[in-house]
Amino acid sequence: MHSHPKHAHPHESAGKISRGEPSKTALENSLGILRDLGHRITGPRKALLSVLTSEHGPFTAEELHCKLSGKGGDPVTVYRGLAALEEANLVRRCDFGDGVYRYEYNSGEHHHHHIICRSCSSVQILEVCFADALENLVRQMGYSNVTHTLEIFAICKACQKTAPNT
Amino acid sequence: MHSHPKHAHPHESAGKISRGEPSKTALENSLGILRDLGHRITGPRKALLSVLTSEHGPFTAEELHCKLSGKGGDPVTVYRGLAALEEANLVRRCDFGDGVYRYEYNSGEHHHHHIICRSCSSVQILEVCFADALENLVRQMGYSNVTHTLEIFAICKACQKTAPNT
DNA sequence: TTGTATGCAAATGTTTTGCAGAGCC
DNA sequence: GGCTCTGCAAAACATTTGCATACAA
Repeated sequence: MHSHPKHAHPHESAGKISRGEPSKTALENSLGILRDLGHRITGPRKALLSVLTSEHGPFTAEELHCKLSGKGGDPVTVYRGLAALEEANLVRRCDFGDGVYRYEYNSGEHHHHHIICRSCSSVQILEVCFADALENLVRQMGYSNVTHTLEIFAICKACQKTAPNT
Repeated sequence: MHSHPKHAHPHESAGKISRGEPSKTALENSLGILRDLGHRITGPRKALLSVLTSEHGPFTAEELHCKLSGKGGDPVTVYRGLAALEEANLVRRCDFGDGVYRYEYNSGEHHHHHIICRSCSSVQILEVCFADALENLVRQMGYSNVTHTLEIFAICKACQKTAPNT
């Protein structure tokens, strides 16, 4: 991996964002937002957003490329599409510390975290977040624009039965 | 970056570890632990641990290699030394989401987190951790061996003056 | 028609691995 | 002396970039 100038610090400027008329689908709203930002709506991007809005992930770039086989074109196109989506705040990039980035659709409503099974790598969403108090503390220390990343690693129930002492 | 089989999930089996007689220095104790695990005490490793125990980092492999110029040998040796230290739980690897891993000495006593300035990349240690409650919740959900990573990103005081709207 | 997105190829940069020789215990 | 660690070279791998072409607006 190299320098990631635009990605150096997760969650930057993330937050609640309006997704337009609630009668529209997440896909339609997202395409609208992308268009309003001056981006073009192409086949590969529509396919990419379609997967991201229907399945919640998070997915690696490679996984996304596989899911799009044919429709999504080149892996490079997936990377560039994801970069555009992240810049538009439609996608959030997460880092499970294994050297591969993962991407998930940013509904703009709930700030959540992940419970990742160390054994089977399954991911469960955790809606609760206790870190807000921590952010407030950091603000009191004089910092601004405070955000955070929090990932939880554990052994899930199923894997405990399979390999109890992992 | 590639697959990191031994590193896929941070903080695994981390925890309070005894560092031997308190009269000895962190360096001496660490070398003892390493020796007891069947590792050999070599110049490069002594130099590496010496830096890690005296300055608290976290440092990238490249930074460590620079600090050791001459003494530390090849960058590969630094990587291998760090891997041994991490396996021995003497070093903790952290991931700031910028594509480079950082390493810091694990005193074994305090579990802490980092406040990373998005602008100048300075790192401040934050001793408080609110995530213990979160870990308990996750345990109640049926998970075992629960650990977590938490990194805080913000703009530090100094940088707020320089570029107020970053 | 004009500028953005795509696709291929190639580069980048971090981390890992293979192997012969050096060094610790 | 046996087994580990080192050093060099080379590989592995995710991600980024350059450039000519295709395509949305």
